[in-house]
Amino acid sequence: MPASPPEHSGRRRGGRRGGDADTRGDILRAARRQFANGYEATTVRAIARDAAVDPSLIVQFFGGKEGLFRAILDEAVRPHDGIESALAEGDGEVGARLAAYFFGIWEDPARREPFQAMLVSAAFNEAASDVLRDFVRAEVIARVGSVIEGGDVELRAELAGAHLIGAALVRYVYRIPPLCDIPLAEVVGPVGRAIQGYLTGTHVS
Amino acid sequence: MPASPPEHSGRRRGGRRGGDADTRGDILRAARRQFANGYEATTVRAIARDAAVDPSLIVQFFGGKEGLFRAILDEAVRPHDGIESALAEGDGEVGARLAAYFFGIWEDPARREPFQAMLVSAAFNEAASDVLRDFVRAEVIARVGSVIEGGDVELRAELAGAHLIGAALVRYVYRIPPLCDIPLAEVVGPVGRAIQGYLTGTHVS
DNA sequence: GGCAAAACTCATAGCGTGTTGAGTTCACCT
DNA sequence: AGGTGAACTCAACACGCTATGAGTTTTGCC
Repeated sequence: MPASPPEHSGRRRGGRRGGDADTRGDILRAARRQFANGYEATTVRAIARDAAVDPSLIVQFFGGKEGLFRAILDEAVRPHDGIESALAEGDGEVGARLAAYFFGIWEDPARREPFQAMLVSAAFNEAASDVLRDFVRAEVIARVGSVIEGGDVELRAELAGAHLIGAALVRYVYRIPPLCDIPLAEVVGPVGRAIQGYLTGTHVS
Repeated sequence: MPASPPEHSGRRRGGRRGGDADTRGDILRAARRQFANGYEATTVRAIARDAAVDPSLIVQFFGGKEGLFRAILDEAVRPHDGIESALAEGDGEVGARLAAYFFGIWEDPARREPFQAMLVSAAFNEAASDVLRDFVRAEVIARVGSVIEGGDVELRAELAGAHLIGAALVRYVYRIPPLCDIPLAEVVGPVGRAIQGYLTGTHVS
């Protein structure tokens, strides 16, 4: 007869998990955390350890390290409707609303991590930089560019996005004071005003 | 008798190189290129291959992968006197002069690479992020902050730096159009004006 | 010329990686 | 109740990594 279910034991001997285990979700959550350090720096074994799962299960679910990575990138990139409403509504300046929406993402770890994974990995990983490029074009340049007036709308929208990215990196990833220490409102104010200059400026060159 | 010097052969059998070989410099140049992809993504073997050298020589010269990496970071961080003169001289706006100096670094591969290595690796490598933090504090916040007036000088100087970093990443690392395609002057103009707002604004919050 | 030290390569140790295949346990459907 | 397939673990393979130590060739100095 097989060993009776070792309910008190920390180790399982293989086989399907009982109950409502959301193992796939556990893996995704762990991967999100780990991949925030970049693709190459992350190991499948570390993700598996973090999710309390065998490494080979990751292969079975996602087809391997790269498949799991792409799943995380998809999380970061799925439609950001907040941009739409930040552009549409009318209290205060557009720049401040966009900045508030963007930094709001970074304040929540679960939403920050896939984003950070994309930014960090896009520096050298081809898949990640493709995803980032498409994201900036579709979500930032196209949407923001379509609501501002004047010439060079694409360039101005992109420069605003570049500023947001730089400020987020300094505050949340590089963690350089004083920017990383002050409350969110004190960041949104000046940054919102700066990108407002890009969005309402009539010319750039 | 030992094998006669195989001058025509592609392979050497060991031993010191003849002539004025700058092997140490070759290694540093190769490392600069490779480390621009991040610390973890770079292998000692790839650097050695790039420099046409045996991996163990890198260990002998620099003590290992990390020692070589620190040498590259030191390159990026050594005093940037261009900032001083950009702040001091007086034709045009300070913002534009700072932007021109900063982007000038990124236009030259040899000066960009250690910089890029620092930025990319600082996202997860403790050593690199320490170096970056010190660099921003000493070269940007302290120097720029000391010549501008009003309140919150440190924060405003840092936000200007954050914008420069973001724009450089989008243009030179992520390579997202249209910012990555237009000539330098058309970047320096608008970005210079934007950071000028930070540097001359009297208050931020 | 002779000799110590520096420069350089080779072989390999020791380890961690991503992935595979087989085996075990559970949930669902009829 | 029984069977099919999904979920899950275990052991191990093949590979690439950093680093070590010994051996070979050249330089610079006396």
